Amino acid sequence: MKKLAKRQEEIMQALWHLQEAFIKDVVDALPEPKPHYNTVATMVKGLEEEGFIAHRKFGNTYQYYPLISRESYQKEAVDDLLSKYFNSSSKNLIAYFAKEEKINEAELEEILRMIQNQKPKP
Amino acid sequence: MKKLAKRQEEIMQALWHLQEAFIKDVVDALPEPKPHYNTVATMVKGLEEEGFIAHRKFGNTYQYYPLISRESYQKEAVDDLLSKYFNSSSKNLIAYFAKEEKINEAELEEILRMIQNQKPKP
DNA sequence: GTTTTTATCCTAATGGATTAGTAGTATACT
DNA sequence: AGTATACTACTAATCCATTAGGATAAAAAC
Repeated sequence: MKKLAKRQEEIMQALWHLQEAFIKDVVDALPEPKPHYNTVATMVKGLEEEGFIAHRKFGNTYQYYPLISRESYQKEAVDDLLSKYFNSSSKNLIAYFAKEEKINEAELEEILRMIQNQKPKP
Repeated sequence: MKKLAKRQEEIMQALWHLQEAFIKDVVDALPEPKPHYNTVATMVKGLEEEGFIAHRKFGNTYQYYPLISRESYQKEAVDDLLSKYFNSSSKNLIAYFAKEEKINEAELEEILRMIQNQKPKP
């Protein structure tokens, strides 16, 4: 999957959140300073050409919706980070969290319990 | 800290790995297809202007070295990912690993033990 | 000491993302 | 109907990263 450019990703985030939206809604969802309506329209059309989104016609206006899920793009982003900075090892990243104290014992135990609960499904 | 562009990051990765390097070494360290020597020289100079690296003079040639550490940039990258896709919560990311089975019980327990060992330091 | 090699410096060309203007068309309003 | 409004289509301008050429100078090779 092609990597999204910065502004493109911003627009996709808006669309993932809104699920479906007219250009106007996307503009509203973007942070200040909001780009021009036509700027967004151009980028949205580009995203459609690249296969990230599609549209439905409502009268004379288009409603856009994502074709690729936030989750699948999220996966790309995680894999990219892991490969660049953690030797492609999720364990290394978690160890980093531990070292930086971004996670504590209680939280880890909680997740451990989560794994143990989802395991028995034969 | 300003975010590195794609090629810039590639060059920084090479420099972090080499610790210090002449342009030639950087070119060698880059994956095929290697960019032109002068291309790399231009980018390296740009990185220097932006404060990411500096150089020492060796006779008539420059040896470059990183000013910002891999670790500090790594931190930015992690924070960026967390804020975009995990609601700025490291716990959410770890839970994602668990769900995607990118981490298992044994590994988590190992890290848990790591935390427990580093804790007692009064 | 002349030629060849290896550097840097400066600068222009390319390419892609982003921005936004103008034009055209359909609907809404009065 | 006639004017205002809201949207898409098309396209030009800008910005920034990237690429690499040509000029020049120092050092190495012969």
